[in-house]
Amino acid sequence: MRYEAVTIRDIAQALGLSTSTVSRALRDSHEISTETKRRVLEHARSINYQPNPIAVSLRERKSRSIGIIVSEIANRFFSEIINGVESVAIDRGYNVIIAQSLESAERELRQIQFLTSRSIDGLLVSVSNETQDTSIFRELNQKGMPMVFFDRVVQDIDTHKVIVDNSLGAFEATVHLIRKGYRRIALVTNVEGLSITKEREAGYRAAMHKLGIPVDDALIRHTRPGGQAEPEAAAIMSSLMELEDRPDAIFATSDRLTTGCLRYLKKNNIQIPDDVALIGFSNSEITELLDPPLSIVRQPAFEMGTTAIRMLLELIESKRPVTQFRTQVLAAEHVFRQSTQSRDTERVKLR
Amino acid sequence: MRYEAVTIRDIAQALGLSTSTVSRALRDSHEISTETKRRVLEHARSINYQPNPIAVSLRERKSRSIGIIVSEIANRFFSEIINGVESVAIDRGYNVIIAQSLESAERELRQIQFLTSRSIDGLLVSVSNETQDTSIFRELNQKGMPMVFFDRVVQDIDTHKVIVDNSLGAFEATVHLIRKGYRRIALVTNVEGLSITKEREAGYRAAMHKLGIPVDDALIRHTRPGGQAEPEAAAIMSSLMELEDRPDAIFATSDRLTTGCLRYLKKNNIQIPDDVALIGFSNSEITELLDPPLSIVRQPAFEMGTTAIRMLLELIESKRPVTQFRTQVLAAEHVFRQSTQSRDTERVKLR
DNA sequence: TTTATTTACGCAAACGTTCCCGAATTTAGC
DNA sequence: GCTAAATTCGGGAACGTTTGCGTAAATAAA
Repeated sequence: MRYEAVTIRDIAQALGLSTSTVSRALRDSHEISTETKRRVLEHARSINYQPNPIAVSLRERKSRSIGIIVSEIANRFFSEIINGVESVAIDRGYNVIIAQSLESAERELRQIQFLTSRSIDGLLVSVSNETQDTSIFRELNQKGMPMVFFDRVVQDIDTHKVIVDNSLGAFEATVHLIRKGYRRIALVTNVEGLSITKEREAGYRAAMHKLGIPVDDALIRHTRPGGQAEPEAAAIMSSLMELEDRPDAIFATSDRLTTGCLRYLKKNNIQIPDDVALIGFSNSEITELLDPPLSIVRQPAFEMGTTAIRMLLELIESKRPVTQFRTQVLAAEHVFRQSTQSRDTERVKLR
Repeated sequence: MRYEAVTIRDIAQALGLSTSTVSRALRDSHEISTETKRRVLEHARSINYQPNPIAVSLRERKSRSIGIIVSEIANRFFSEIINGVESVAIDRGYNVIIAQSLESAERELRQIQFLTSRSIDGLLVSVSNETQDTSIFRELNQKGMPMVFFDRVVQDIDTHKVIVDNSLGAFEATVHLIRKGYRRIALVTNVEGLSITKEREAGYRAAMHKLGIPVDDALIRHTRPGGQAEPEAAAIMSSLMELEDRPDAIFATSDRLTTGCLRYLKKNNIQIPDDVALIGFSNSEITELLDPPLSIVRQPAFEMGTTAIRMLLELIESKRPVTQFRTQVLAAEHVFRQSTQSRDTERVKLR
C-alpha cells in the first residue's frame, strides 16, 4: 500500500519509542518487554501499518521475488507451470516476475538481463529453442545467482533441474504406435540442440530398436532454431507426405507441433488414423474433444512448476552454499485415443 | 545482478569523485562536465555497473513493477492478456507480477493485499466471479493506487477500463443462431453479478427481441459464484436436456463453459449441430480442430492486455492526478463453423 | 580591478528498514 | 550492601541511490 506513508517512525513517535525498539517489537525480538510489544503491535494494527518491502529489501539485500522465463506464456504447458510456481511462491511470501523469450535467443538474453537487473533472488529458466550461447546462464550461476532449470535444461550447468522423463515418455508412445501396427513412424520434433529433443529422440530410437523396427533417418525431422512451430510442422508434414514411402504414423513432440501436424492433416484431408496415425506431446485440456480424439503424452506441468520453485527456494534460503545438486525427473502420462487406433480395428469399425 | 557489489560509490572512489557527481554523471546532468561524464560512463561500463533498482525504488518511491490479477493463468484468454501486458511492460522498463484468484473472493483479497504490500506502482484487475464486496478496490482507488479494470470490471469505480463489446458480441452470435434456423437458444453464462454476464445476456436478449423470438427464461442459466466452470456447465446442460421442450442451440459465454458444454454433449452422444447447435466464447487456438469445428466468438485478448497496460502506465506516469477516465471497448470477432451449421443443409450433407 | 554570474563539483540528508553497540535500569548472587 | 548479570531500550550507522544546497574556481560583465 504505497500511498499510506505510515512508517515505523510514526509508530515510534506515537508511543514515545525509538524506531529500533519498534522494529524489534514488530519482529518479536526477545529483548523487548512483552508490554511494549503489545502496545506496538496494537498501535501498528490500529493505523494499519504495512512494512515497506522496498526498504526491507534494501536493508536485507534480498527482494523476495523470483524471475521465471519461458518461451511463451500463452501456451498451456508453460502457463500450467507458471500456475504451479505462482501457487507456492505466494504462500512463501515471494512474488514471481514472468518473462517470455518467444523462442528468440536475443530476446531471451534481454529478458534475463532485465530480470537480473531487477534484483531477483533467483531464477527459473527453460531455455529458448534458439539459444546456442549459454554463457549468460553460466555467468549467473558462477556469480551465485540461485537458479533451477526446468523442461529445457542446459546439461552442463551445475544446479538443480526438473524435467520429465522425456526418454521414457517418448519410448512408451513409440511402443504404443508399434503395438498398434504402425511401422513407418515419423518423429516431428524440436530443435536439434535442445535437451528435450535429444531425450525424446533417444526414447523413440530405443523403442524402435527394442521392437526390431528399422529407423529411417528420413523420418526424423527437427524444426529450425527460432522458427515458429506451427508453420514448421506444416512444412515438415508436407515434405514427409511427399516421400515415396510415406510414414504411417506421426509422433510430434510438443504441444504446438502436435496441433500443427493435426491442422495440416485436416487441411489436406488426410484421414487419421487411417491414412496416418498421430500422437503428440500436449497439455491441452481438450485433446479428447478433437477430431479424432487425440492420443497424447501429457507432462505434469503444474507439478513441474511446484517442484521447480521449491528447489529454487531451497537454494535461496539455504544458509550455506549448496554444492550438491539434483535433477528431479517426473513421469509423463499417456492417454491413448482414436488417433492411434490400431489399423485393423479401425477398418472394421469403418465398414 | 545482485551478486556484484559494484555501486556508485565504487566508481566514485576509483575516479576520485563524490557519489553525487557520479550519480549526476550517470543521469547525464547538465551540471557535470562532459569530460567527467565520459570518464564515469566509461568506467561504469568497464566494471559492468548496474544500478540497484531497490535503492532507486526506495529513493524514488516507486518500484516500476505492476501487478495483475486474473482468475486463472492457465486459461488461454488470460494468458494471452498477460502476454500482451508483459510485452509492453518490458519495453517500458516495468515488470509484471502476476496473481490468480482462482475465482475465489477470499483468495482474490489475499492476493491483492499481497500485491499491494509489495509496493507495486499500479494494478490491473479482472475480478473473480465470486466477489461481491468490491470495497478493497474502492479503497485502493481512493488512496490513489493507479488501476485499470479489464474484462470483468466493476462498474461504479471511477478509473480506466478496457472491455470487449460483450453486448454486441453476444448479439451477433445470437443473430447468427437465429438466422441458421435455431429458435430455442439456451444461454449458458457466468455468474449473475459479473459485468460481462450482464452485457452478454443483454446482447442475447436484444437479438431475440429484434428478430422476434420469444425469450424463455428457463433457457437462461447462470453458474454459481465460486463454482468450477466445467462441472457447472455439465450440470446446467444436463438440466437443460431434461426439459420437455429442449433447446435446439446452446450459447456458452466463456472458454471454460464452452468446452464444458461440448464435453457434456459428446459424452452423452448428443449430435452437434443436429440435435443441438453450439457456439461459445473461446480463445482456444484449436477450436477449428474440434469435432465438430466450433463456432466461436473470440475476444482480442492480446490487444486487451496491451491497451490495459498502456492505460495503466498513463495513470502511473501522469504528472497531475487524472480525473478523466475512459472505457475502451474492443470488438469481438466471430468465426462460424460447423457446430452452428444451419439445420437443413446439415441434414442434406448427412444423407 | 572588482563584482556578478556561471560552471563543476562535494556534503549531507533522505527514502524506511535492520541491527550493532552502548547504556540505563532492574534483578540476582553473595 | 555491593558487584555481576540480565533486561530493556535508544543512538546511529548502514543498505545504494537521488538531490537540495553550498562553494570554489573560472568566466563574464562592469
